[in-house]
Amino acid sequence: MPETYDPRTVETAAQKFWAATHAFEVKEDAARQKYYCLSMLPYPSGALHMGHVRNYTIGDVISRFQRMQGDNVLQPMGWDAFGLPAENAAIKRGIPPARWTRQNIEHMRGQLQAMGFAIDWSREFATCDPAYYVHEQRMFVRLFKQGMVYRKNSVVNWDPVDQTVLANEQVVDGRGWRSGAPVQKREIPQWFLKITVYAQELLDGLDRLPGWPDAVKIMQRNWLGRSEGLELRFDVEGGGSLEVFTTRPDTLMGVTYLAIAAEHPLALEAARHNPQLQKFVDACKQGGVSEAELETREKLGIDTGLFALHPVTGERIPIWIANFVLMGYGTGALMAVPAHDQRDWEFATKYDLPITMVVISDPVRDAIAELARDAADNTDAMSAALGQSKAIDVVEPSSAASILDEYAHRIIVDGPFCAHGTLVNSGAYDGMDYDQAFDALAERFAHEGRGRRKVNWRLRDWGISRQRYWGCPIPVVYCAKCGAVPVPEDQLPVKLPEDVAFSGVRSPLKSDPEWRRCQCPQCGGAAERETDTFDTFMESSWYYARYCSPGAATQIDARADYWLPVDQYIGGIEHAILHLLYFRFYHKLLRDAGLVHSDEPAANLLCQGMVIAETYFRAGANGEKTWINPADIDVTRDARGRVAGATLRAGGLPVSIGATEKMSKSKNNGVDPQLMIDRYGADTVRLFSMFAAPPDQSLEWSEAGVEGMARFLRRFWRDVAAHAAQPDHPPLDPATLKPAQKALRRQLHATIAKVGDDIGRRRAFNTAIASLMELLNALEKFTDVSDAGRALRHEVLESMVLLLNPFTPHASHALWQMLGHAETLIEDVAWPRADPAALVRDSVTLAVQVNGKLRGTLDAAPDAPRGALEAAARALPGVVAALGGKAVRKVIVVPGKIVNIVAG
RNA sequence: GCCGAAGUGGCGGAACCGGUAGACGCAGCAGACUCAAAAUCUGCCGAUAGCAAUAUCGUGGGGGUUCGAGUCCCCCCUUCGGCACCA
Repeated sequence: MPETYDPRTVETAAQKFWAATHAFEVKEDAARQKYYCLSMLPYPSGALHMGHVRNYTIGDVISRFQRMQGDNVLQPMGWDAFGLPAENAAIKRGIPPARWTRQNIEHMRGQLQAMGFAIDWSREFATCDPAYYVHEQRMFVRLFKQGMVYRKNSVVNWDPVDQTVLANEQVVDGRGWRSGAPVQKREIPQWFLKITVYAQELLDGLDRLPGWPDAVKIMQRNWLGRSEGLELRFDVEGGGSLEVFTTRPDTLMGVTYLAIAAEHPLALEAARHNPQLQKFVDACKQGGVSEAELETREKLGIDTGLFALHPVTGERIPIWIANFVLMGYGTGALMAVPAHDQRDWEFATKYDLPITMVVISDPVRDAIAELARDAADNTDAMSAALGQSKAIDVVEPSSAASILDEYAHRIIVDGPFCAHGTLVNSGAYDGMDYDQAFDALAERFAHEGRGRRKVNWRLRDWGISRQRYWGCPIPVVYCAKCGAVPVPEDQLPVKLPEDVAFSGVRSPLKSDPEWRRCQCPQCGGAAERETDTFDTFMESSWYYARYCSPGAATQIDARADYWLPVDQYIGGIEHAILHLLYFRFYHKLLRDAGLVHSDEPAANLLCQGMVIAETYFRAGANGEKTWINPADIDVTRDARGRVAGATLRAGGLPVSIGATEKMSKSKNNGVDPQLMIDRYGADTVRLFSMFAAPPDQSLEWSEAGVEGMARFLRRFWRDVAAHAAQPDHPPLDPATLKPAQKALRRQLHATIAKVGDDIGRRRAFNTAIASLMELLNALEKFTDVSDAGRALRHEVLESMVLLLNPFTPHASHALWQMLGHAETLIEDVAWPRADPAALVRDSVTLAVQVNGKLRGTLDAAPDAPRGALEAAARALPGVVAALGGKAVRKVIVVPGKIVNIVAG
């Protein structure tokens, strides 16, 4: 073994060894504890980026760690191969999506292997393989037959110039990204999967996922958006009616207008006879469909001139069309109560609609109640309730009314009161609280057949149709006689033609009459195929289960019961809602199809942060910025080490320093992992990406930081090599160690305990590595070459090789052999155990405070009595000075931590 | 706009359950080695005042709870992620 660390030879040798011995291929083994460690599968975009490196290194650290715990560890890999970028590449470079995708996969597989990930490659697949998506099509057909699938119109972004549907991402400032034309909303028929059937289970299941981050569960809970309310029918003057859903039936008497969506049938009908309304409805069709765009748009409305009748009072209520009411949510109509809803208030204020207060807060209610009890002395209570400095001097008998008037006025001027409270101005419902009013109104309307209690969800059914070529064909044919008919299972897969000319504007499926033409499976007559493809979230919703059943004739087979659920799932936080919700939903579909036997797909979830880097640019004469890659930059610093400026490495021209942002092509701040592997080796890259930040935070790439990791590995290698060259030593006898030896051994065993806890429980890889660095620093100060010293050094180095193995498997593989283990493989060696006897401390250091400020420290036996600690603390010179004769009022002693003397 | 995070030295970060703020790494400064440089090694390294011992301040801003707050509560600011057709 060489004495200096050469990552290239070490890594090539280890990778060759793993490949030759199929080291990470696993089989079901009922006798062993399984561990399924899954990282989100990559989109084959062309080359590995740092986000992949980080994601898969986290997974690999956990996988290798669990293997050293004795588990049968499955870590698979595959490719999320359908999607928009392949079409974009085809447009840009004229390469067919299939060829581009498969080339990328070849290249990226090699890069993953160069990172040394312990992946079972025998299970690999790409989601664009017909052998994969055939099962997805079969599942769709079964769901179709079960009534879980339906077709309805829904709205898409339409580019009127390119005559194509645009993804939200392709709409920039309301215009098509290529044509620049203003985007329009257009309704087209699309397929939907009834995810809302599972809404309640998806919500309840969150409570049974203790291993998922709270942030993800909260976001999913809010996304599902369960609300309990009342569905209520308003009669429309002159015939017809309008259904609304409200979560605030208690505010019913404060309704001053109704608002309906521009696509609402009533709006369309009204617009037919009124050019102004028609103009407004048409204007609402401009722009994209994303919620962010709709919600940030100026809230606009127009009076239809129609009136609804209040279901209790019969009063006439104007009906408005509003651009923020969405046809897709609820009933496409809402009752507006501007006194008690922020958005209704803003709209009413803008269009000068009445604002009627019908709910008051508890303090106002109490003030009124007090007035009733004690009419003489009420001014204080009233002014307190209203929060004003001057008491109102108009009191009884109309004092309660004047409070209400004042309060109602404040709502009109300052804004709505949105919390629950007590009803006023509501006739028979006055004095009720939210629940009482809800119950009373629900009962009344149920009796009248006008309304009913309803649970409403924000969640909408999953639209799975995409008007794109590079995706899994939806296995449906359209027959003039039989309508939409699913393709029979024995005729699947409906294969996507891969050898096609593709301009990017029109899907080859749609422009090829030959591909479309088929026979109706039901009547045998002429029919046409569906030319839409599935949302790519369909493929990524069940791949985890397919990894467990490689080559199965069915979608999933019994082998999955051994591996599922996933023990640890790892991926980006950007997937917190959509992918992870579809993933959970599809698992329930698989369960109800009898294919899996658990309720949730993954027990533990780790969401890693982004990889970010500094940006550098030069501004041209016209102000346009040319972004320069960090790899081509030298940073200059002032005497204190602060960054003073940056220059181009070639030529030395000064450049401007931009923000530190997510690595991206547009800002040219992506650091190529390949370059880093070539320069420093995979172990150093792995180590830095685990050290620089905790996994769930963003990670700033720093080449200087990478060099620091390389230095650490070189030092460690050199120390092991130097030790291996020393003469043999007798076995270590822990009982006879000298104090310095005992101290080092205690640090070793504390580090063993900490690294195991940091990796296994806390997932705090950065602090695990920091503690290993501290241990190496301590070892290098330990110059004892006695027999016991050498034996101890051996224990430290051997443990460190094992503790580092999850992070730097190539170096550990080589160093394990250097330490004399030619017979055993480090991959199968058990994780070291901390020796409790070595951890025992003779003394601990306590902080001593006076009034919460540190005035000294104190060494004491861990079990020293409180009295002794207090006495020792009061004797400290710093404490005496700080007390300065002040009377001690209280002494707080936290054993092993702190003594705080409260004086004054 | 709505939902979810994050903000600590020159920089990345540590402080796990409310108990010595700044571990570890980077950068910087000083020194050793060297003809020199690189590499390596040793020491210093939050701010202010002071020769020093030390004192005061200090975890985005403002308030609060507590013997004690980076950590808990309230309000605010900034940045980031998601918002159903990017994956």
